[in-house]
This record gives sequence, structure tokens and C-alpha cells, in this order.
Amino acid sequence: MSEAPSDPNRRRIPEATVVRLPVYQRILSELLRTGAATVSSERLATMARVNAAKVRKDLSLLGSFGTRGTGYDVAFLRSQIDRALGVDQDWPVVIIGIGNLGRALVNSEGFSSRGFRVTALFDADPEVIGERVRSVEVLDVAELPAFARQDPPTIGVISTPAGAAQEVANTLISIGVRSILNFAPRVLTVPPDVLLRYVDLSIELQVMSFYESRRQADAEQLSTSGGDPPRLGSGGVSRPPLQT
Amino acid sequence: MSEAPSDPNRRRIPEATVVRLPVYQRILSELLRTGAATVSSERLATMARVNAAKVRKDLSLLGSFGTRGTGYDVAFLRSQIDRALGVDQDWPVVIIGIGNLGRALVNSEGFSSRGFRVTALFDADPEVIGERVRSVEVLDVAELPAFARQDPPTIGVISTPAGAAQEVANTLISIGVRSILNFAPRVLTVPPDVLLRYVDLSIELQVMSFYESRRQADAEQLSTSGGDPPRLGSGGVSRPPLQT
DNA sequence: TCGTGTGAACCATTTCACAGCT
DNA sequence: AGCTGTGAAATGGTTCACACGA
Repeated sequence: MSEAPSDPNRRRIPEATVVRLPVYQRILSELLRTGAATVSSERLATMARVNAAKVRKDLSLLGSFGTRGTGYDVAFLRSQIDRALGVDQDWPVVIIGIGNLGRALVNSEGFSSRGFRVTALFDADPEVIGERVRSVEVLDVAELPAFARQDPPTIGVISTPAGAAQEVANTLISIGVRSILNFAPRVLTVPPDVLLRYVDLSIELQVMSFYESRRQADAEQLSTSGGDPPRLGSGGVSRPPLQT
Repeated sequence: MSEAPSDPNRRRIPEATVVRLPVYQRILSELLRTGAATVSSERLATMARVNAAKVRKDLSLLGSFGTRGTGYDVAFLRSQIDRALGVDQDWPVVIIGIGNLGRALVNSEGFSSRGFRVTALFDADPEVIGERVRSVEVLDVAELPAFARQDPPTIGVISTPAGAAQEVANTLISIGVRSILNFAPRVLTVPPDVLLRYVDLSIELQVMSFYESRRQADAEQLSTSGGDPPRLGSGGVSRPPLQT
């Protein structure tokens, strides 16, 4: 009735794996820089601070790219991950809000390379409009709809102050953008077919605070009562979580 | 033999929940701004783009703070989340690398308020050293060890270029910092007792690329063969994941 | 012999469904 | 009547352990 279920790509990839793929991607890029030709799941796992079986399972979801007894070809594997992530395609990106954060984004490795093409920057501040950042001109945000008719962006990045974020989101949606990445500290409302993701610079800081206060609580517990030694694992200190 | 197992705090909180607590925290702060006195799990869930049962389970791990038939008291719940996250305590933070990203961090809501106190900024560039950002002076990174003896930081934030990140991490570890938040696009090596978390500004962008290319693939599939209509859920378009 | 790829077992997290309080 | 808090079921994700190929 339906097609063969094991088409190499096209297989359902769990969200958890999708989020790890960019991590592997970066590690492979670094390995490439240092001249490594092949890498084992073991080594990749150590660098990514995850379990080797997880690396193998993640990668096997993309296809069988390894060689038994040898490992994975670094360059080839990276190209396959790029393909799975879709960063071998061209995604026009607009960034709205060119303060320090917007500038940092434009200048960041991952934004201006690897599939993403920053086609325009937008701001509302006359001081900033007309400036060039990385040779891309900052336009008046009022011109965003007109710009989009010429060169429609796929992804919109919001790095405005919180107060402007919802309005910018509305504009992006009205010009047909269906993927929005929001750095502004504000909860946004968008239609259900729009993919909205948040990056909160301070969430990780708060997660650190959580584990740090657990550490302190454990340390105090230890000095007041003569409790168990702080063994890692089940009790004691919370297992340090791995990176996003 | 041992103490009662249901001490309100002190209960093990799953990592997945810890990461959502800052999200609830922000939402509650916004509700407070708009003057809401109480909130239901349903409403909180809608705003956080998660399931209501999940909200209730998450919150019940911190204690029984809701009122049946009414919901949660916004201000009280927020203070309890703050407590659980440890952001009611004082965490001295140093930031190393005062480029655009470092400045954005210093100026961001979540960094300079709510428990975190940016005690000093560091850079290696003589142009930048001596400058003040948000009234905090930028010091020479060479002075970091001396500074730490006076006013030891709990958390170190790395927002340097990739090339400097490992060296900065080594310095932080040598002065006793056990929680490091790394924004530099570089895999770092640290001892196992150091809590290291990464923030990669482009990971979310790559995740978007993944889902966007799935959308395109689905759209093409649909136009070439006369396949199934793109029902949300099992097949069709991948369920848009919720924010980190 | 080394290291991938993968069923199967295990563990964590999510969701359901409803008892119980206001 | 409305909404929380929570066992129990369902789902999703991780790890084990080993067959198999290079």
C-alpha cells in the first residue's frame, strides 16, 4: 500500500536528536579544522558529553554512514548532517532589532554561514538605520513589507526590546514568514502554523543557579548532620545536565 | 531511619522541569505586569505552549501552591519558583569577552536582575578595558585572578571569540569557579565537577532549518504524487517543537 | 580486533483521568 | 462547577549488549 518504510532520509527524527545534530555538526567542523579524517562514536560522544550509544543511534537515523572497525569519515558525516538539517539549502533570514544582540547575531559564525543568508537588517531607530553591519544595510522596519515583496525571507529573527516584539512578529506573519526565532524576553502569540522558537539568554543562567543552590544545600546538609558522603549518581549532587 | 521523604523542596526535580521553570517564571512576571492576580494551569500552559497537565505536575513538584477551583496566586507562585531556582539568592557573575554579545548579556533583563549580580567584566582588548557598561567597569582579563581573590564569583560567563574560550575557561577553573556558561562556539574541556553549559545562538536556527526543509519536502511530495493531505499529528508536517 | 548498527530492556517524561478540595 | 494534585497508563528517549562487517 505505502512506500518502503526505510528511505534513508524521510525517516522520522526525534526532536531530541534534531537538537543534538547541530552539536555534532560543530564538533565535526572542529575536527576537520584539526585535520582528523575519521572519528569514532566514542570520541564524538566524549566531545559532545553524551553517551556513545546515543551518538550511534542518532547518526544511524540519518543512514549508515560509518565503517565498522574504523568509525565515521569526518567530512562525509558532516555533509550528511548538513543535509539532514537542511543547511545545505539557502535560507534567507531577516533580523529585526539591531542593538548589541542583533549585531552579535549578524557577526556570529552560525548565522552568516552554513545555509543562512542574512538578506537584510531592520531597526526603528533613525540613528541605526542606514548603518552597515557586516556589509548588510540596516533598513527602516517600516520598509519590511516592501522589502519582503522583492526578496521574501524564510526565517525572521526578532532581537528587539521586549515591547516591540509582538508587533514585529505580526508584521513578519503578515508578509508570510512561517518560522520565527525570538530573542526578545516576551511571550508571543502566533497562529498555529507558524513555527516559533525562543532563545532566552538567561534561562541557562537560571538553570545554573538551580544546580548551584542544590550544591550549596548539599554542602550544608553535609556539615550540620554527618550525612552520607556526596557520591555522584543517585543521591548527593544532582547530575550535571548536558548542554542544550 | 531516614527523614520524611516528602520535604516540600529538597525533592528531586527532573531536568526537563528545571528547564521549564524559567519559562513559567517569565510568564508569571508578565502576568504580574498586566495585573493578573491568579492564573490557571490551563492559561499558563497556553502561554508556555505546553500541556496543562504538565504545568500542574511541574508545579506540584515544588509544593502544593494552587487553590482548587481558583488556580495559582501569580505573585506567590512566582516567588516559589524563584526560590526553587535559587534566584532569591545572590550569585556573583563575571562576564569575560565584552563584544556585542557580552554587552547584550550585561544589558539583558535576566542577567542584571533576579539574583544575578554582575560584579565585573573582563576583556583583553585595550580599547575596551576601562570602559563602563551599565556602570560596571571592564577590567583587563589578566586581573581576573586578583579580582577573584577579593570578590570570588560563583558563575563565569564566556562570551569571547572561539579562540580564547578554552584559555578563559582554564583561568575560571583555576580561581575556583565551578559553573561556567559558554557562549563561544567552541567545545570546551573541563574537570567533571565543573558544571558547564553551552548556549549556541545558531542551534535554534539550525533546528528551524530542519523543520523548514521538512515542510518543503512535504509540500513537494504533495504536489508530485497526490499524497495524503498534510494532517498535523502523526504523519505530515512534523509537530512544531516547543521552545527551549 | 575494532567499532558500527540495532533489537530489546530500561528509564524518564508526558499525558490521561479522576478523586478531592474550594 | 471549577481547577488542582496525582496515581497509573502511554509515550518517548536512553542505554545495554551483541551480531555483524571491515
